[in-house]
Amino acid sequence: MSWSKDDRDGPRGYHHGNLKEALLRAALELIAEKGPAGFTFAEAARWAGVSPAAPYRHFRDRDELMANVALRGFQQFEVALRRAWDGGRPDALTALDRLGKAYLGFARAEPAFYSAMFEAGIPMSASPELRDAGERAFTVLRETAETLCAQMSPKGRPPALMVALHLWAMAHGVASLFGRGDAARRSLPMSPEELLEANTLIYLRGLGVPTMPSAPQR
Amino acid sequence: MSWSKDDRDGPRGYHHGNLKEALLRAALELIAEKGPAGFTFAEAARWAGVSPAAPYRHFRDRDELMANVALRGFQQFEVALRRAWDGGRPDALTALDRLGKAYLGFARAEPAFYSAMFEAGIPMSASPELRDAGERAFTVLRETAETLCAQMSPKGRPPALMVALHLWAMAHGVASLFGRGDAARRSLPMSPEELLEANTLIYLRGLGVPTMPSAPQR
DNA sequence: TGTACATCAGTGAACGCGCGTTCACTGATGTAC
DNA sequence: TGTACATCAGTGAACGCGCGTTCACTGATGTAC
Repeated sequence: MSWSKDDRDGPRGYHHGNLKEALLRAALELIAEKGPAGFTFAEAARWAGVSPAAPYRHFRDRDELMANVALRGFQQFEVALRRAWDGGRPDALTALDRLGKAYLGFARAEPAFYSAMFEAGIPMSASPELRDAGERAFTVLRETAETLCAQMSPKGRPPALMVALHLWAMAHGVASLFGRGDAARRSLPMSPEELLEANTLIYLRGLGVPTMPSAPQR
Repeated sequence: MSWSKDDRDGPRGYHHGNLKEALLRAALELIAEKGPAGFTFAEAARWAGVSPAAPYRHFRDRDELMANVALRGFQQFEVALRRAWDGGRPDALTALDRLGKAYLGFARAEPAFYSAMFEAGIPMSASPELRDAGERAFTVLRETAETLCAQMSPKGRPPALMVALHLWAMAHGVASLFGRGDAARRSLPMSPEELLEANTLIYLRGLGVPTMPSAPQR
């Protein structure tokens, strides 16, 4: 991770120096442009300024490249979610709102990562690293759910795992139906962020989590 | 719609007789097998037992075929949802549960339709018929939401449109993360149906819709 | 410090393949009279 | 009822293209001594 030279200064000399990274970046670029299907091994090589045979030094095939993109995606996703959640500070509700916005923000800002992670049909079993990275990202949601559940009265408290899955499904549902940058995005009378926030709040109220942290309103 | 001969008895004679339908069915088959990207115009022709030039008599290109698949999908989707909802009989909650199961059932039984409708990147603006069919399917959710909202106390009643979008996002989220038949499906400690049912019930409780129709439990 | 050598990363030419698309054509169907 | 003709749906051969993959190769890098 200590590349003294700028990754960007192209293939100087015979050896590229950082072709693997360049190919991953090329894939991201191409996926973002034309969807997860619209990118080829040869095109990635061309984009990186390298012969079509060169990628085989780093990836067995297209799928392995794709799985690597997904892996990176989950790693960045985890960082983004964890930063947004920030240990639930200053309170769980505020942090949860940030988390939701971070989720949608990631899907919108990194459509290539998002589709490689969730839509390209790459099985999580493709590699242990991939599975692990996926688990780690989900762990943020799980911790969130645990914090929320801890605020509920012990009787009738639902399993935190289920709550985490619900949060995930709601966020993914909104992101994938309305939060994408591509042409297939549905139009909405409100922003995806507002829609998800409302959905989450109503859900929390249903759980019995207090949703009015400061001003007593009733 | 009155084909006296069986659609299945292949291309007899020079004229196929029902090539358009056969191509749509071929597309469905191939999409279900290899994902929305993994099907080609030529392959559909081959599957239908016809020369590679024949499809051009019926579809301008691959995208037009795909949009047609999505159109059929929305039409069948609407029928399935409407039948499940059944006017909210015998009560809204029972009907809503049926609706959720029908949603997941459709996504699982018709992965090809589902991905053409929601994941193939076909813009709803591709044709007025497509947009219309999509609207009609969503209308079922909207009517459902209106029925539910009517059961709430008038003060603080949320817009039915928003509730409909929430129901959609939850169902789509669960379906697309956990309810698919392909290799990328995530494993779960419960069935997608149970997960969605719980999610919906908690959400309704948050809305203030009474979720205990028969036995008084409090 | 210099030299020999092993290893590695990328070359470039070549291949077979299937795709999308076109074209002039032809067999079948329907209709006017 | 029969005939001529227009229309339609599918043919099959051809094309150029880009892809995935292989191969013997070569230039660069690192290391042993």
